[in-house]
Amino acid sequence: MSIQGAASKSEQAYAAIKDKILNGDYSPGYRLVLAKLADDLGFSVVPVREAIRRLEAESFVTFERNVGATVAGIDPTEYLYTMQTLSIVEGAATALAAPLIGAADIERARAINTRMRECLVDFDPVRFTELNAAFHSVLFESCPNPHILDLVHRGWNRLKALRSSTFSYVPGRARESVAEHEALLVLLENHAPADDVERAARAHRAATLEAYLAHSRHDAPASLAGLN
Amino acid sequence: MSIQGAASKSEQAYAAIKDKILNGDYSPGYRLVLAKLADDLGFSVVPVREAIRRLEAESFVTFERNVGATVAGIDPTEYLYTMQTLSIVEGAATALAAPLIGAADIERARAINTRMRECLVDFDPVRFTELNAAFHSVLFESCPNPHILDLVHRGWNRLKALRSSTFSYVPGRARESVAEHEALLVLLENHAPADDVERAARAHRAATLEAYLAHSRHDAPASLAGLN
DNA sequence: ACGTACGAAATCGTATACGATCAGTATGTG
DNA sequence: CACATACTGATCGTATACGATTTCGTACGT
Repeated sequence: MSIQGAASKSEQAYAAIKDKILNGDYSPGYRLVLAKLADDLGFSVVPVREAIRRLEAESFVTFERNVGATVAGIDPTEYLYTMQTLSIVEGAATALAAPLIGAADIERARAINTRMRECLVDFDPVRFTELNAAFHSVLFESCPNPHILDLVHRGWNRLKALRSSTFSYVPGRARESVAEHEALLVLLENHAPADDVERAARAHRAATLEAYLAHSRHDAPASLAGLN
Repeated sequence: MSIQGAASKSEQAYAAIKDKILNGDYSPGYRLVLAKLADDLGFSVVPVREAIRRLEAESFVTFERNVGATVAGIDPTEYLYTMQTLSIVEGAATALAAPLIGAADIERARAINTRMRECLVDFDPVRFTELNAAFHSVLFESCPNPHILDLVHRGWNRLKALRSSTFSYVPGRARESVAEHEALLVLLENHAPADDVERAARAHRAATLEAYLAHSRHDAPASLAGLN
């Protein structure tokens, strides 16, 4: 008579493990042993195995035959490639969403941006990051192409996983970011051409990436140049 | 002592089923029954199940809990969304690859394009389609961002699956296509700015989509407008 | 002391068995 | 006759068991 959870055990396992990775409970390099996970979760190995393979497909973990799974490492270039990919798909998503974004959406986004500005003076990087995600979500969530939307979600997820270990909040950048958000909103309000919206959205993320690179003195792979 | 196949059975199953879907042996709507597949392949249900879930993740099949898997339908809008997504990621991939494309690559691509022109007079749509894939492959395969490259591959795969049932070769379009290929090669030869390459590559696919729409008299979802 | 061969422990890969769930059909009731 | 309900067959979901593979420590020979 108990309320049957609609989720199968493999899905529960998937969600649980993914959560722990995103929260940083399982750090990169951590070895995920099927039997142990199954024991901890109270499930059998089969659904856990399925969950692991799914996480592998989304590259949260790496998997080696007859060896097992480990939480995916944070290769710095991985972060860069993820950002670059996200800048492209998110730019497109925002451009596609633009005609469908109404005044109410813009107002909502602007309110979020205002709160971000407050975080700036209170110096609250964590909240700032959360709000930033919310802001962009308002903009691209109306994208009518489900495939692109899916790619954007994956990108953000991946980014969150990467950041959980290397949280980087570049101080000077945050202020610029808020200003760029406002500029983006103005474009949307005025129903600017899709091309312009896309360029702006893409450049916004590219600028974040540049700031990160400059701040952490990474060498950017040459491949990152030339597309923003 | 037998040479152990390096591939696990789940991978073999994955490859086999995917192949049959791409070849059209399993048409859209075909019901994939675990027990039957396992029996046919000579494996047990567990690896087959894993293969199915993987195919689901790449949306070759749809899966419903306690009901089973069916080969993904060919919702016409699905084709459109796939093409649109591909135009975006392939455009980006080509632009990123541009600086790494050497004279040899261009020559190779041009040779392929020449053979495509021959297919035009011989009227050989099947071969034309194959060569077309090879042509674009030469261009984007040098893309240094592995994530984007992966997205392009997925898009082409998905397209192939969709086309296997609705093969569409728009006669007039093929000729334009060859011309656009040549134009793209000229851009690459002259080391045109990445933006221009991206725009051209994206427009090339968008034009194919437009031609398809015009030819088959589909109603384009409004969402497709404005991004090319 | 070093490299190699061997063996044990750990871990994954798959087969089989059985319980759970769903769609469709037959049956009972107003 | 319409509708709700119980049954049945098909199929999936998971647990358990066992074989296959890798890894790593250890003993042995040089």
